[in-house]
Amino acid sequence: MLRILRVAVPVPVQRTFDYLLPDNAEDLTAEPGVRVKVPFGRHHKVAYLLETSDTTDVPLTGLKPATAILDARPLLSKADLELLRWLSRYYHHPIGEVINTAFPSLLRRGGCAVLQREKTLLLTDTGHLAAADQFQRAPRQAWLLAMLRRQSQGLSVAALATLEWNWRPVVTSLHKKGLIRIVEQAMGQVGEKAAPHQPEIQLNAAQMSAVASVSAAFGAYRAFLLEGVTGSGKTEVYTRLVQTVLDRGEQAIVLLPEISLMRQLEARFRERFAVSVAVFHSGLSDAERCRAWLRMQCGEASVLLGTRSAVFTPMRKPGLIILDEEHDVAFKQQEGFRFSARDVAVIRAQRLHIPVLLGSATPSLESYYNAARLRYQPLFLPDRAGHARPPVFRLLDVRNQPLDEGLSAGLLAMTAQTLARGEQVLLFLNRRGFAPILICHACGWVAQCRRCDANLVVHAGDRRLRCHHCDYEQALPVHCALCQAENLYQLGLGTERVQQAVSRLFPEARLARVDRDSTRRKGSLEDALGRTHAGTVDILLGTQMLTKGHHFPHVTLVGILDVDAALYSVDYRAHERMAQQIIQVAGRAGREDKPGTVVLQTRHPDHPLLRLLLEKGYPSFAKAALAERKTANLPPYSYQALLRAEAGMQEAPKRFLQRTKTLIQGLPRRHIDVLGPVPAPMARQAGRYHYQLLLQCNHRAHLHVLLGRLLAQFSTLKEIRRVRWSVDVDPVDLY
DNA sequence: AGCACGCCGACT
DNA sequence: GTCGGCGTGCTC
Repeated sequence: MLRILRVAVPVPVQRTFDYLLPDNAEDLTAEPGVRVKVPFGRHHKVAYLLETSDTTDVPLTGLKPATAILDARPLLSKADLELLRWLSRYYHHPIGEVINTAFPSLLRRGGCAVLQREKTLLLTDTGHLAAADQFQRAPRQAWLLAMLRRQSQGLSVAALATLEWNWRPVVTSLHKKGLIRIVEQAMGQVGEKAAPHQPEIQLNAAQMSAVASVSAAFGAYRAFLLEGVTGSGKTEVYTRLVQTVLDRGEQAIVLLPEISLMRQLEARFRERFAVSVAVFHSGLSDAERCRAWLRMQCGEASVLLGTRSAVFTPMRKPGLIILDEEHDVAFKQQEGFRFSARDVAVIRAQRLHIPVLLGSATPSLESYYNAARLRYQPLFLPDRAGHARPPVFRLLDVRNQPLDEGLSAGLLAMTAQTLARGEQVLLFLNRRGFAPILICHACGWVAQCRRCDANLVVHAGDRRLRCHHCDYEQALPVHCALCQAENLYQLGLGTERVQQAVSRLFPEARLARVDRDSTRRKGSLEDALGRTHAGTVDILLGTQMLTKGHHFPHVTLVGILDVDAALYSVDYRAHERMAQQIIQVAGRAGREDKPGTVVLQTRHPDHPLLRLLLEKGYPSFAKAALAERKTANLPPYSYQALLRAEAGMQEAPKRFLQRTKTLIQGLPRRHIDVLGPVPAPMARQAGRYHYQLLLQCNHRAHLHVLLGRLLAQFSTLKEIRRVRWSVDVDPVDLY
């Protein structure tokens, strides 16, 4: 008899716990993948059953019975459970917390995992057509029909229950006449599915070939990297592939890096597919997320559109995983269980024996590398749909040029010409606020955050100083905090300042600014984008928010105000990100008859990587950047793990990581470089000191073994109690 | 993560 | 003499 339940409890320990079957359920069979309520310490927790056993290492007297088995059937398949256990080992993160991230919060808290259904009344076609005069002797039937005509989503039986008269016979006779039908549907699910119309968009040769390649792989694992320039029709490829998956009676997960990109794709899918599309992201309520998850899990929904954590959503009949904008760092979780949704998608596809498609106009260097080694099959969409021409790049040397709030005469002249032609201009500056520095002209004092190693940013709109790394803010001071002089200078450029300059220089132009500050109010981003599309905006100004998703066909000039900061950053990934950002923002502009021009202001017009990017394109840039990585033995040519530690006191994290390093040096360690401990790039954040220790190795397995041994000995370090620490396997940034 | 247990300073 | 600080260790 398998009476021992081996469960994962969501606590930060890399260990499982054994329980007996619940007292009242001796005959109950529990399969791995169900949730179990267990007494844990002095509380009860929702845990996950990993396996049942007839043996245990725990003395039998120490075993407690579980309180309840929460699910009749497993919520996770064996394959997904194995995947999560594997991820727990790979990322060196506690199994209970790893499984937790795969579940919606409602289910984590023990909520019911059965979709609530209700009976809903809908009009039939005959019901729609029924003439009113045939109900002269049945006013209640007439009334109900009229109600249903106004409610395209139908009426729930629960809503009828509020009526004061007996509605049942009325419903029965309408049903007998065939005027209404009664359906069972998940609560909150929006009424009738719109009939899918299939606007047969003609695919070009490259699109057809991409669709054919992926389609040929259905039913088995294969990873694809779809490299498609902006506007080359990646979305249509995704749509066709999802359609094919649906035709096979299977399900698909489509992942995007952020919520704002979801609306368009959701609309597209809903109009194209007859089946129900589920959506999963943090903008939804717990109940909505739980419903989406369960509908995928039970197979009621066939397509899930989601962000990062949706990569774990169970599928009844897995068919395909698509991950768009695969280069986006938002796919990497930056706290707790630090997984990369991109890598998880690939590994999950492998274990589920289904294809996975990664798409981007600017693939990450890692993915290029994997494509070069044929771990991913490369697919290309080289042409912009509808023969639109690619943008023309121009490097504008601004050395010794007078700049008016960061705008060179050359860029201003081109802006004026573009506006005169009645076309739109997009100005890109990846820094919000008015000025990044407030400095005293008398004594040199600079306004700094008290809790972070960062300068306070001047915000002119509401005359405040803000820290962009914590929530600190204050009123804009009039005099210096040090010498009291009323001689404060606002140094540097932010979007607010450029906005001010642009409205002074082009008083006639209609201007829209898009950054985190200007779009704080709900709907204001959509408003600005809508006005741009409608043509009631002449100059669109903003941060990287503009580089995502939307295409602006009437924009024919893109000005990138400052590329120099990224050229000389200490972060070895800065070049890659800069290139992706330039190509992505450039891709926003132009259309068939009016190719876009992209102007980059720089003081380093001869920078080799920048020139390569603009003259030969992103793939050549990527090749060169990869060669640099190889020379420096950086990822993807080596493997990294970052140990981070933070505390309110400066010494604690430093000493902890120093002791960790000593511990590592005492372990058998094959060719693993240990760098640090060093302060994090911004050591003090929100009053806490951050340090890090970087482990690097040319063999993933060696690094992995070392990490395992190291973490097993972590508890022997007494310094560990004074810090908050974490392991980041395959870190994407060193902050 | 919680939470209890346990051993040393300022208070009814 | 107690209340409570947070260091240490455990949770089947």
